Amino acid sequence: MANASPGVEESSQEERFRRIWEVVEGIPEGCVLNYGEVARLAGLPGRARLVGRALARAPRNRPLPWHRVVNAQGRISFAADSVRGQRQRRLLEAEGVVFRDDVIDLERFSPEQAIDRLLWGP
DNA sequence: AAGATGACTAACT
DNA sequence: AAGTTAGCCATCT
Repeated sequence: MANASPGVEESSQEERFRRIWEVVEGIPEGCVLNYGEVARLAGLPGRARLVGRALARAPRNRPLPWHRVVNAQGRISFAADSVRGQRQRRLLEAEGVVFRDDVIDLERFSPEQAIDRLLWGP
């Protein structure tokens, strides 16, 4: 058969992108995740850059909450004065995400915390 | 075709 | 606190 390395499941790039998109789709409204975390949840630890790439290449017809992905410092990875940066911030603030000096409290706005709120109340 | 680039990050100065 | 380095690796020049 064609597989040169039996037993080793080598995921295609399309597969990796698809897994990344699925994770991003699962980020609840009002929450954020950083690139590295999305990568880990997609089974791709250490490949944060791939997440940015996957988002940039997401199909037009697949609406993704791309704005809910920020960097590990809790900052938007676009320049604050750029069109994209401002759009991302506006989208996040519209769902209740709070910035303090351009920084989001990743702990506070994590999906994990959202679950806790559902279980235990605010 | 080799080198630069980047929606990244953790670990170092 | 802020800048550098090494790892990441598909894409773009």
